Amino acid sequence: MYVYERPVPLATVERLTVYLKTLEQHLRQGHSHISSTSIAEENGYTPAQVRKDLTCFGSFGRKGQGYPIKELIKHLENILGIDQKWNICLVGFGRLGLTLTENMNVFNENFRLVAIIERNDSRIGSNYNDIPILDESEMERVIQEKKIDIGIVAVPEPSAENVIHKLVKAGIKGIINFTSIRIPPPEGIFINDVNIGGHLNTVTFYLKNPNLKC
Amino acid sequence: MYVYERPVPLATVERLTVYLKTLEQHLRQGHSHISSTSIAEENGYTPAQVRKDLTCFGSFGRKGQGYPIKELIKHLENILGIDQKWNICLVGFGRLGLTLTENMNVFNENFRLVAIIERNDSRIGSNYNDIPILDESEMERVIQEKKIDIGIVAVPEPSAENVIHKLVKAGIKGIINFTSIRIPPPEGIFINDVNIGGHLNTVTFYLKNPNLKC
DNA sequence: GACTGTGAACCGCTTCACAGCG
DNA sequence: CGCTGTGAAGCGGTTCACAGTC
Repeated sequence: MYVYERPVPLATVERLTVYLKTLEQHLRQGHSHISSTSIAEENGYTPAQVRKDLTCFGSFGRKGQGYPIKELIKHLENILGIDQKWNICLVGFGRLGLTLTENMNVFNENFRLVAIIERNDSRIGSNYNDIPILDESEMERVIQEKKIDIGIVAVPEPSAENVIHKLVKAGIKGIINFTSIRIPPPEGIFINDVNIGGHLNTVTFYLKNPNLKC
Repeated sequence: MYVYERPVPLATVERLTVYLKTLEQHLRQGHSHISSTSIAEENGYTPAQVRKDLTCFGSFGRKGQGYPIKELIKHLENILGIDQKWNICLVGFGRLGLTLTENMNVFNENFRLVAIIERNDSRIGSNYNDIPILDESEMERVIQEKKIDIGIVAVPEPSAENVIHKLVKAGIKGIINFTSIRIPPPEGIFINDVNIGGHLNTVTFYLKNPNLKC
């Protein structure tokens, strides 16, 4: 693992995933190189931003020509950790969790759903697409035995706090939290809050105050 | 409509939705007042942050006592625009769009899903929970006739760009975009990109580089 | 004494501008 | 000449610290 000297802004990481999409598209179109200006224009960023983001991780471009697309894709996949497999578990086997998880698997072959965890549910003990549905009491065991890195939390709101604490105690390293409950992340754990409901309120705020820019 | 003098950070608006949740919870517990410190501690913010966020919109607290919960909820609902009705359309009638839309409290009093738009689908012409399923060609008509404010984009990626441009042309004001395609928002339109796939990559990045803080 | 409201300081991300290189 | 890489400047959001008030 390469240790970056400077802290990398969260915003930079999020943009890298956007750049990757753009690169893949250009690769499909048969291009070999791309400039920071092209990447920026297609996504509404500035060229300087694109270059600064990339140079957090190395010098991938050639002066006068731009960035070699195929090479840069490889670098970004390595940086973002999508050149390796990650085991994930879904906590909360409702429609939201299932739909989200399946959709994330569609996006990438590097994520493997290896356990589903529920509570008070008749489906516990059976399988879903060969993935075992387990009771919450087995969370710690399965996370350690199957070396699960990431937990996806999609339980009803009242259970969310409890479930997140249990995941942390069970040794999970990363959490994607689809409830609107926010738990300050403990040292060494990365929690990514999605809060789908909150997005609607952000939109209505800006609709109500159209004079405010972004 | 009240015009705020200073620009309001997007981050502030997102935190307001979190504060609102906390306030509702404390109200249910029978409390009448709450301090910025309590709000902050429960969500992993700093007390100064909470106060600064709130004073963007007025002085709602009492020195020595904190904020009157019931009153502050009313204010926040007004600020966030959830004290009025908003008409919404869903574009893309797949499982993802339907699940997300239903999960965004779209079926509560403030948000009304009034149209579903699809393309090349046998369900066009029928209803879903009394909501008409229409062909894409009727998008502009229905958005104007039903005064639709917000469009939720949950179509397959290849159609996303086209659909977003059509929504803008049809006069939509706000978009929540669940695809990973990014379109620089035109003047006066607010696009909120959710990009669920990107969240996974953010998590794996930080798992791969645990030495990096946030 | 407790807690808000707020100018000032701080910090970190973004943008600028240009040197360097193919 | 074109485009990257980068120190420096700019800017905006966060934190600090304290005056003000109940």
